[in-house]
Amino acid sequence: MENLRELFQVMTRRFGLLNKNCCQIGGTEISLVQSHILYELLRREKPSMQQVADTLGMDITTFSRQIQTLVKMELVVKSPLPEDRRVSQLALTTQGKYVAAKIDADMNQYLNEVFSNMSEFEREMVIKSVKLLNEAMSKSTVCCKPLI
Amino acid sequence: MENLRELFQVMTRRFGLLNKNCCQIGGTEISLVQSHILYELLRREKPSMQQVADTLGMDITTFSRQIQTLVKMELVVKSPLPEDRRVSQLALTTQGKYVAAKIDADMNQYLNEVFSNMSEFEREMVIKSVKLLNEAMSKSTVCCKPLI
DNA sequence: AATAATTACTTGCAATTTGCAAGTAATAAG
DNA sequence: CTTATTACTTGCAAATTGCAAGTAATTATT
Repeated sequence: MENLRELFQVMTRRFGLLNKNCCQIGGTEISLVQSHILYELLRREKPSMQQVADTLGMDITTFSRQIQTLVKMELVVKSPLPEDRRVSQLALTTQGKYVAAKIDADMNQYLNEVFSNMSEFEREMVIKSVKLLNEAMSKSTVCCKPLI
Repeated sequence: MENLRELFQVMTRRFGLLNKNCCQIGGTEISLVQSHILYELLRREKPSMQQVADTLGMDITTFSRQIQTLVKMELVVKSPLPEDRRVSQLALTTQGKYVAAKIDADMNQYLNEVFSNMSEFEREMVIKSVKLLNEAMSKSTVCCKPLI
């Protein structure tokens, strides 16, 4: 049997580095954690704090403080949900949307560069595989439960 | 064109969670960073600090302190290289080897569980794809340069 | 051979990040 | 109307980070 861990350890380490580099947009410096939050907010319609924190597998207190920072940076706005004012709805500001989209574009560019080292056939296979992997992980009982 | 980032963002997030869970062996609690260090030391013959730090893309000062912690935990030993005493050779203690091997085994078990949700054919394809991905990333100019 | 430069690492901060425990305020349940 | 419960926020205290500035060993230069 293959050493699966070996393969994945190296892969995730590389993606970690990729993410590390990706996150300085103009004047604003975005941490890895913040980029994950922005990523979620770009894709969702006014989610609550708890929802996003759960999706990202983050402690709610850590998340709360990260959101405070993003609000100060004027990338995110919080507004109380009218029908339940305990809940804060999260949304990106115009600036926030811009930053999130920019990170997205940068990451896609990096990934395309990576994929340019493959044949069309290989590219298709890898993409299909990552999808499969995501599905398999979402079914797994040992990990990744809070995710999507 | 696919949104590559979407695929990989979710995948890496999941692996992050996987790694988070994996690292408590008996009494000893191992952080994610420490598990990456142990992983490298298990595979290498007496590397220097700088070598491992570079491989992991870590700042040498951060690395130095992490090693100090691992030495205190009696998982790692440092010994000066005879022909150049500025250099510290790193090695796992017996306990360190045990812990590193245990994490390896746990991670492999988790991964096997994930893979059990796939057909034999899919499994082969995914493994081949991850290998391809690793190769492609190692050729990329934008990321992952210090690695392996 | 004496001095300077370089290398391999170590410490001193100071900023950031983390999570648990303990709060507050709003809503739901009894 | 009192008592949960929920959704979040703050108070620590510990851990992690990286830059700047060290030390000590080796190499290069004069």
